[in-house]
Amino acid sequence: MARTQGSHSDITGPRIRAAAQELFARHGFAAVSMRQIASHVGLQAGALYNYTSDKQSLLVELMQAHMEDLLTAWAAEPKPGDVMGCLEAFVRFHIRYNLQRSDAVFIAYMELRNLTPDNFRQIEAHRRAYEDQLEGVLKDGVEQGVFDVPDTKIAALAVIAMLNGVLTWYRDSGRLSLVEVETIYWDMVRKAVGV
Amino acid sequence: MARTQGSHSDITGPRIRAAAQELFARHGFAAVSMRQIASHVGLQAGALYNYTSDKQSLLVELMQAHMEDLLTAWAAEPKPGDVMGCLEAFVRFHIRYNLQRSDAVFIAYMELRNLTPDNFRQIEAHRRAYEDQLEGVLKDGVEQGVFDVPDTKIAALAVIAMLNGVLTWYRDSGRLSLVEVETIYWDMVRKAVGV
DNA sequence: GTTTTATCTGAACATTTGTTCAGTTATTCA
DNA sequence: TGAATAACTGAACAAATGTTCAGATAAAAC
Repeated sequence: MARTQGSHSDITGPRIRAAAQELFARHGFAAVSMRQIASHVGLQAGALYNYTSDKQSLLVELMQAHMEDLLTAWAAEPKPGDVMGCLEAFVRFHIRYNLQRSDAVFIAYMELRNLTPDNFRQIEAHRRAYEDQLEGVLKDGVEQGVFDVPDTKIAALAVIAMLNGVLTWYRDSGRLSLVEVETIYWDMVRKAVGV
Repeated sequence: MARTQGSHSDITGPRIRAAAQELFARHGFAAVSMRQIASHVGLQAGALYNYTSDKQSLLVELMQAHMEDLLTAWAAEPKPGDVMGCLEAFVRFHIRYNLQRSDAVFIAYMELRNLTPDNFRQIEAHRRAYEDQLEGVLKDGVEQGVFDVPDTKIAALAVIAMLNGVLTWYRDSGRLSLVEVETIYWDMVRKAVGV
């Protein structure tokens, strides 16, 4: 048999990407087979090739979509007029946004080595663009005398690394709410870069 | 032919582990084959099984050795009498030690998902023991009124995550020396947890 | 109601995988 | 010198891999 019921093209594609994202995040790109992905969607492996040219493309598309969504979401985030408020907005946005798509974040950080050089450069450029957003806030703050860091680039990387750490331990069922976690990290970031 | 010259058992073992560590760190455990490891040492794949029972054991032994070395090295580190000095010692030690074995650190953080449950628990216990070392310093500091953090456990995780970020960008040939990097991070950590 | 098309199956392909093991050689021990 | 052993080769194994494609079937178009 073939098509079991209705037209599936517009729903099968997203389901494949969702299954791939979950499996890549859990087991790693190299450890997941096309047959496993297909099985999660209820397909045979061959059917995947109606939606992707090969396995690597599946990974690249997930990473690209994630990075672009991240940049778009931050651009759409309302920003206070003062740098201190901007930094707080970034911290809370980053924690909240990344926790809600931890699978995509894990992949974007762990599977860079499975990309071809071209694809790597593209994803890396996106990441740098995001880091530049934070560094811009820090630079403004330093100029205004609100922040004090010896190196805004390193400070930006340090802050992002610290915030990403939340992903390794946060659970929805844990003792702290999302907002409480945000506030704890915001306190530490504010003090770390403050005058 | 077989043995080409001299007795190799005591030198081949370490060379295999070194090759495995480098390849696992660069391409990921699942993406590296036993034949690649053997080829890096100048052996056939079958010869590896004189030194390891299987591929997973090779990974576990690397991770265990790394975590135990880390705990031993920190235990041997001289510690000042005051908590502030202790925290500084931890920050500088962590950056320096981890940068000097970035391959082992990468593996210990990225390949946890390739471990069997038993092995995972063992490595995780080691990691927690290391985190507890830092949390102990923070707790003492809070009691003495030298530090101010709402949650010592989260603060410890945040500090370690921030320090680990160095691994993703530091290069020996970069514009900053190791000591300069240590100092920049120590400044941020000190302010982040300070009163 | 017939033809066309989108969607999927199922089998096949050449490679590669981890692992085993009988045999081979260089070294060590008696 | 001869026997024993440590260290390795090279071939083999079944299983799994990414990918292709002819054919089957349901839905859509006419």
